[in-house]
Amino acid sequence: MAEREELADILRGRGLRVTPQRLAILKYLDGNTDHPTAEDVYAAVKEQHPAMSLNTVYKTLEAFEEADLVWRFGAGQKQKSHYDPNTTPHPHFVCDQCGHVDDLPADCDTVQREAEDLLQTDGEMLRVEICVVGVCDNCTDRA
Amino acid sequence: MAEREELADILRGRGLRVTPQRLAILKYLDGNTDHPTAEDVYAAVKEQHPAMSLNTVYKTLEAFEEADLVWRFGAGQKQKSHYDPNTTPHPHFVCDQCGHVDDLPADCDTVQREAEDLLQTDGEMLRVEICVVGVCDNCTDRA
DNA sequence: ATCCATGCAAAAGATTTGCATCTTT
DNA sequence: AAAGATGCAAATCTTTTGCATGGAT
Repeated sequence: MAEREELADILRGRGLRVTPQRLAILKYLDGNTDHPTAEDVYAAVKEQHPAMSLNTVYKTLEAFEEADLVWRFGAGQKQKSHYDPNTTPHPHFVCDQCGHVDDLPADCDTVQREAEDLLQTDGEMLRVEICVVGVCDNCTDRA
Repeated sequence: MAEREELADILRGRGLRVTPQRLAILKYLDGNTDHPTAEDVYAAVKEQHPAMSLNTVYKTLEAFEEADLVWRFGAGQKQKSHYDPNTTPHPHFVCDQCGHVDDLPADCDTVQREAEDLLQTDGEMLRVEICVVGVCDNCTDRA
């Protein structure tokens, strides 16, 4: 759990201005493994910052994404974006029914390397998103 | 390129009713490697079937998806769904700038197996979506 | 003082839903 | 005849844009 001043330094280090809103969003995201949507972030952060607007959350997450502080990804075929402060390559498990996202403790190096090899002729690689779609235990039990 | 009667048989075989609209959409999708969006399908099919509605395209694609005739996936962070009649596990390359989707001739077996192993405790696996995000040659040249 | 972030409202884009009417089976 | 598909319109949901104000550098 980073201190307020540490969080501010993270922002400064990426060339981002420091504002209370950004600090609050970064604090919520720091170490978070819930893969929240923009709406999730909004709901969580609004408790401390009632004046926060959803739009600011979107703008801030966009800035964070460009600064590589978070990764944005679409989970399954659902049309919501999720945000992940863990920018180390790792696969996700997405439940097809409830949309819940989990990290998978898998080794991505093989795929990562394979993809790099393949792309020598196909363009420049930015990242590999691996999304294992299935049905989570909760939803299996409920069926 | 399958004949009209073959296409009808494919539909019947999956328990789907045969209609001119479904035949047209299936025909367009058959062997298609363009990863079209619903809008793309609509535009293409409308030439022969001017009365076709976008809604029917959505409904039909949904039915096809449930019948495992196509896979639906979100490309990158764009909020559009793409449809792929190739339901054999294979990775996609998505251009971060223009959104263009290509198939990658990669071997997915390793990831596939890895994912299966991992999920023994985490739920039931349906499919693995591998999406290599990057910048395609076109967009690289343009920069 | 300048540049950028914020908040509000409206807009845009993709997909879904409700419903009446036709088609398949 | 019954069940399901189609087309149209309206609704929904997520995300983006425009613009005036306020805050950070």
